[in-house]
Amino acid sequence: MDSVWFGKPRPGSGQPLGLSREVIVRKAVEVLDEHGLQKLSMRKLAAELGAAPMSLYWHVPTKDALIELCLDEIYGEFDLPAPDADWEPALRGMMHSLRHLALKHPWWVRGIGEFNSIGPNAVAMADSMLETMLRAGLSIAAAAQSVSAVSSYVMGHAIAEVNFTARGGMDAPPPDLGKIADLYREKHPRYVAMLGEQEVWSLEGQFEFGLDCVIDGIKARVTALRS
Amino acid sequence: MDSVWFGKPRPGSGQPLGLSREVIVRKAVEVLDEHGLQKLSMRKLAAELGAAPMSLYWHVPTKDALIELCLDEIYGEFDLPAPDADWEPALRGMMHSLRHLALKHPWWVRGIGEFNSIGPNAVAMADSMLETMLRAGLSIAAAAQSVSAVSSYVMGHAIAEVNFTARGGMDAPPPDLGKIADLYREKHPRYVAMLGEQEVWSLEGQFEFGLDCVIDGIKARVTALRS
DNA sequence: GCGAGGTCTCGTACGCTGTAAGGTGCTCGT
DNA sequence: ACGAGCACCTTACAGCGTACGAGACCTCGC
Repeated sequence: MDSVWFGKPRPGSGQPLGLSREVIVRKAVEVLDEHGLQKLSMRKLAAELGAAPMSLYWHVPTKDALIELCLDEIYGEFDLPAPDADWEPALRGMMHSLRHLALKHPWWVRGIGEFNSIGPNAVAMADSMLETMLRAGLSIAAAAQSVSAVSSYVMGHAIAEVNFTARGGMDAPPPDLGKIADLYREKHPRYVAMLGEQEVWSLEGQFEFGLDCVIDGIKARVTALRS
Repeated sequence: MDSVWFGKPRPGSGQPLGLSREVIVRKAVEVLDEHGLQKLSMRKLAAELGAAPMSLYWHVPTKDALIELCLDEIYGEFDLPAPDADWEPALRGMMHSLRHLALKHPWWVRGIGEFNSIGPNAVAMADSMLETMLRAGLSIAAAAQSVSAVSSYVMGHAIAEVNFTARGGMDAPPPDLGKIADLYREKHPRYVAMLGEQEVWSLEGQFEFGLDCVIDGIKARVTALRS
């Protein structure tokens, strides 16, 4: 059957499709947001783009490279602070932005641990954080350590959050919360008691508590190192 | 050829091998330590055990379940603190132990983000941390938040460390450090300047700096909440 | 006009993966 | 002696990343 093909060229013929590195990355991020890292496959991605699987490999050398591009794409959503803001609100804002990215793109936090983060957007973010702490009066080394400290905390917490909500949040069904409690009640009563506390389940509050702790510690060092 | 088979029963016949959940998990951890999460396959694991691939499925329902067992196995290596230790040194010790586990088993930190951590050993660890902070005089909720704060930091930092050393550490070869510097020198001079600082590359020192920050913050809250 | 070369897309194929379904023989209780 | 159940195996399937090479198309130099 040699029927007419409307709109874009027919997949299956060698016609020029609208593929490009950016288009592929964008669609990949879309798929990742919806289905997660494990379920992304070159074949399905190609299908979503109306292309044959191997067509992607002209624009992207390998799947891992594509994922690195996707990771950096998310770094690009990071909110840079106003260049004249005070260091503390600027730092807080950046950390909230970081957490926001993580919760919006759960696959992103998990992926960061397995791939390089030296793409342009990742570096721009790191540079911006660094600059903020330099403006606070720290040396380069002290600024780098401070940035590492806060962002390590934020990423660690984000991973825990993402993992938690991925399993159903506070109304976790599969191995019901009650069953866990029963399992460990006698051996680890404090743990079980914690599961019953309301405040514990406020991820927002928990995040803020830890962030305050780290920033307090840094603040003390900023004033000490600056004098 | 029907030659003799020495020692253990020949794989390929239905003879009873020494398989068991524990044996499989132990070997899996061995493989994971050596080759990482991505390279672990049921087939290779079975081969290492001298068994057919599908034999493992008698003892373990699925690969993901096996990985969860492996993760909890590592939690089992965690050093519990002496039950009468002061809270601060106890907490510090536990955090060092946690970091030690992460550096020893890089696949572990990465895996934690994708799987449940409610195995017996993981819960024992959490319970022990919780108990330490309760002994410091905190409420259950405050203790839980404190534990979440420090361990989030430690895990976040551990991921960064593992990722960093996996790429060759400070003598990173593939996209040479110099090339990265050249690439970003004009756009992000502060970032490049940081790469040249010696102190920045001391992971140990960096870890300790951040840990001090978080614990300082917690200490302030402990004394405030206790009074 | 016409061939050369570059750019993009595709078909085929290989070796790998997790695991569902269904055997096979051993060991034991009766 | 014989069925039950346990431990292990074979076979098979659907899916994966991607190496390789074959076109189709566009843009040049001539």
